[in-house]
Amino acid sequence: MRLKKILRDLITSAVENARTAGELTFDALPAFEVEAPKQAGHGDLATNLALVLAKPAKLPPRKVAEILVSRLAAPEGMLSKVEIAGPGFINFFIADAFWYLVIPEIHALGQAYGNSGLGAGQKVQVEFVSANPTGPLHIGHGRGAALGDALANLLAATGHEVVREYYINDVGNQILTLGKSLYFRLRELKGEVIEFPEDGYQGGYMKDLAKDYLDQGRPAPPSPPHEDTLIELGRYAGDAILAEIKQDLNDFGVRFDEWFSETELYRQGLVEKSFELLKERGFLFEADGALWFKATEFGDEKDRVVRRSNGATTYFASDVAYHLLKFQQGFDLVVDIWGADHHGYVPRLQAAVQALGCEGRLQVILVQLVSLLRQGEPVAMTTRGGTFVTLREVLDEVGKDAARFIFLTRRPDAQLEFDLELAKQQSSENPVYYVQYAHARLASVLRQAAAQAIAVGEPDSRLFPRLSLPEELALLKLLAGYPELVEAAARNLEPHRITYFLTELASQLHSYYNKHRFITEDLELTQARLALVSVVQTVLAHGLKILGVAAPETM
RNA sequence: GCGCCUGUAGCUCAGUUGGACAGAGCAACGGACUUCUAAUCCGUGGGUCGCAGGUUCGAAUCCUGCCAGGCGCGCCA
Repeated sequence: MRLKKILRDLITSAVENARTAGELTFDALPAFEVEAPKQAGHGDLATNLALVLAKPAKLPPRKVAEILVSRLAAPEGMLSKVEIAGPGFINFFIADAFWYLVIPEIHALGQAYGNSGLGAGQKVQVEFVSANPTGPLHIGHGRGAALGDALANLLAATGHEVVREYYINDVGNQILTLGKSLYFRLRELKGEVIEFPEDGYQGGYMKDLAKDYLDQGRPAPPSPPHEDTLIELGRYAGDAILAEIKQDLNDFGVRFDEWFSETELYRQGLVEKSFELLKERGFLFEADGALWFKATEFGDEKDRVVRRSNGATTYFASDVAYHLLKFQQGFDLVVDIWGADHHGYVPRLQAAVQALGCEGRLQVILVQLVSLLRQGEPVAMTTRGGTFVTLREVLDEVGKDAARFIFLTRRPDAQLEFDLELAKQQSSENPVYYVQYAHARLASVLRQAAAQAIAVGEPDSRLFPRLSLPEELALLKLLAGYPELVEAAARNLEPHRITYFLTELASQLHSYYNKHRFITEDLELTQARLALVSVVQTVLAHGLKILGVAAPETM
């Protein structure tokens, strides 16, 4: 049910009719809103059209409102009351009978209710996590993972064709650094004391890796090592770490369609190709022996090197080529989810995207850092130094569903404080259980009904008028607004709106449950109520699925 | 110094793209389980929306300037 749209159309024709009749004169119809007022007494939906139209029409707002109301041609039985209020708002009260229509609609659509064709024909890539395979995923990656996965689910639900991608940075000297770090640990296990490599990865996971390496019966590398040996060790370490990353993500309920390796860009000659393209367009120049991209042409604060004077291409060059490839693959929209510490990088990449002629097709979402607390004390997190809390630890301590829900209860651009002890402590009172409990509770009720041989089949519209309690109407209204909420969340790339909706829906459900029985002596009343709560359960499951959180049958 | 993000109840956070008396969870206090799952419900207390101006019929939301916190400013990745 797209109530806002229906009403908006009605209002638009009312204003056009008034104009045709000469009651209102204005040039262009100004933008106006049709929204649910915060105040319950102000109706189900309200519009500010009379307010914004007052000036162009040169009439007092309330007068404009009167004209609009007189021209309104709503279908029979849809509106129970229309009133002009305050400075000139028009408040619409929807008739109960109209809300009932949502029950058979959800019943018929099932898990398709909430889906839409909003993004039909739109190909979207969501690239997220993309952590370098130099260490285990930490809690910050977890936030990006939860967001990216939920966003991809959301876009898929709204009809977009979605590809989830993980970009693996496996070019450059980090492989060598990784190799040196592993080499150090191997020698150490052999009882040697050598100097720890500069910039080496100190995390304990490197020790474990070295131990595994030897346990597999591999010989310890020679001393001193060849560079080839170090690179080989680096590859070994990188592969092993990537395998763990994949495992962690899998256990976090996150899946990817593509694991794209940076090496592939070079194998396909895409970096050179992107250079040629930029050169043709006149956005490359040479200076100080290096090759530069004219990022300043597009508002970046300085020009950027793409090929260093030593001949090596930069990380940025890879990224330009990578994004060229994305657009060549036909994506209408590419979403990159990055940690906020990379924000300074956004203008140069957007500049490159513009230079490639794809302006507006890249959207970068910056996920602010997760500052981790343990019993109120901040925990510093660096991969290199080796002090961090891993995603694995969070998974083990607070669980997948609770962790995902916590991440998805915040806007990405706000910093998040995650207190491990608190998250564990509160795990039984965590909001995620509140929503899941609502789902499980309904499952239980429906099981009871089945056990008593009460049929919860096709909803019988004749019984709906039995649903006249305020709690029942509140639920119906929430359900009716769900598809439009999903669309708004998708348009704004904000999965957290789903989280808040679910909490609200669960709240109404619990309240209803505690005040009234669903299975009663009155069979017709029972059937009407079961029809309602059954579709509540359907929508809870749909929303939880978008978030990637389980919808349990029992708890 | 410059740039990006943030500043809303004791704490953690929402706030429908500028609307009508500012919301939730946790924490505090007081109540509700012989009844479909009490991981629940009902009630009470708690906010100059960082500060100061401006735009507007109307501002937590937009603009400007301060203040505070976080992050970033390589021919690193």
